[in-house]
Amino acid sequence: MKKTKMMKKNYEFRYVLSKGDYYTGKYIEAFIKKSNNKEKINFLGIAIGVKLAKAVKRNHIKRIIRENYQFYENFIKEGYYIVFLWKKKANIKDSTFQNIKEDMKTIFDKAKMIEENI
RNA sequence: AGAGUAAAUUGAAUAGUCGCUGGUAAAUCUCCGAAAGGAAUUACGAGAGGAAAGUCCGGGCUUCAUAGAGCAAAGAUGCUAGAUAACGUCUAGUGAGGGUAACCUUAAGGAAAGUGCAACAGAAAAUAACCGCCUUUGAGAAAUCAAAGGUAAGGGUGAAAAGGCGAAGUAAGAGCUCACCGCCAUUAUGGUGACAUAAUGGGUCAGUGUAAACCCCAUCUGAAGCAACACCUAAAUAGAAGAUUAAGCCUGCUCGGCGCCUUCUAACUUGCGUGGCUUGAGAUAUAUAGUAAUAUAUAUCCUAGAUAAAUGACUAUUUUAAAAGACAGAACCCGGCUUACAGAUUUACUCUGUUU
RNA sequence: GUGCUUAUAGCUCAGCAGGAUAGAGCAGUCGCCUCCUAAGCGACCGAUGGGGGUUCGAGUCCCUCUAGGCACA
Repeated sequence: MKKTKMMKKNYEFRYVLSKGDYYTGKYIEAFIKKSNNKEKINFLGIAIGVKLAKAVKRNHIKRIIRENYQFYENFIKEGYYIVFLWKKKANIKDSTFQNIKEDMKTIFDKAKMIEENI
């Protein structure tokens, strides 16, 4: 992921979750905020609630989301903070690659993140 | 064929594409950072479990304490012999209990060193008292009452009642006596031992249960933990020394003090990074010793090391009734214990039924 | 990761050194009182986290599992 940096700090997450715009899909939801930096880089954060599943399952979902994001990375606009969350009401067992791929497509469509050139 | 007991194994495989983590090598001197340091490119080969879990025991390792040893306190363990670095673990046995059996369970020292407790019920919960039974004497017309003595059978409650059952015996009774069973002691034999078997003797067989109640005896234990600990960088703090005045405060001025600047030292905290970190009571195979746990020897092998935390995604094929669907994810490392677990396989053995 | 600690009615707590029908307050239900409600009075309802063991007997003692809580950067 050459164009993207991972977010790690708590204050970064709080900034995006409070100021960002909210989009939702069937299984995942996203907060997106345009950044002030002029760098052509996106900041990605993924968070999954502690009570939903144990650490291994959570990491698995994180990996799947990151992998899907990698697929869309070249098609979306640059200079944004993006945070993905797992919906609390969704069943953990539905966390397959295909489901999340479709969800992410709908979210990026709603947010009009996909560049029109491609 | 059915039901069951014990022990052991397994916990999908192969190929391709794209990624993740760290390792080795090469090259570039490119990027990030205040610095320590980190990142990026290419190639090669590596990358979760039988329980990695619970954190219930034991050890290594590190720091602190300690001249050395002992006692006390506190805690743990508790049949015997062996194994082990050690253990509360394991192996083989003994006793007790359970099961038709294969087999299973067992914190199993001491109650006569002492203290406590045993609710309710019951005469009484450990000293043997009370009621009762019997004999004699006295009173009375009699029923009965009183006194003295002999007894422990009975007193039906309780989880538990002073060895059990029967006979003989007696005024009434009693291990008072006898047979059998149990109990205790001594001796002999077998066994390394726990213990077993046999014989002899004992009626002072007169001391119930509880120690996962206090306790006694024997054995063991210094304390804390990798968020330990060691090092590096920066900032702030304290102390010492130097330099003295460019700004500021106590105060209007002087002196003085604080502070500011530089250097050194110290311990703690915050943040960053590195080490600790994986070659070890190591794994596999074979042989020897031993019933076994295990030990010894030889050969071969090197097999995760993360830190917002790596094992994934997709495609194809194979095995399969069906294709990953059980429990579950390393965090310093080992030896155990305990608990969870879909499906599949192997070996040995027991009982029941049917047929020959 | 490491070290501790707790679990008793719907809620907050008692329960001594094993011997109870497990107690109190609030809450709930019914009744009395009142013109009605509140307050008050009376009655009722309802619990030892799960599983083993020791013991005649376990809420209490021991083991084990489960679920919470706390501390340490």
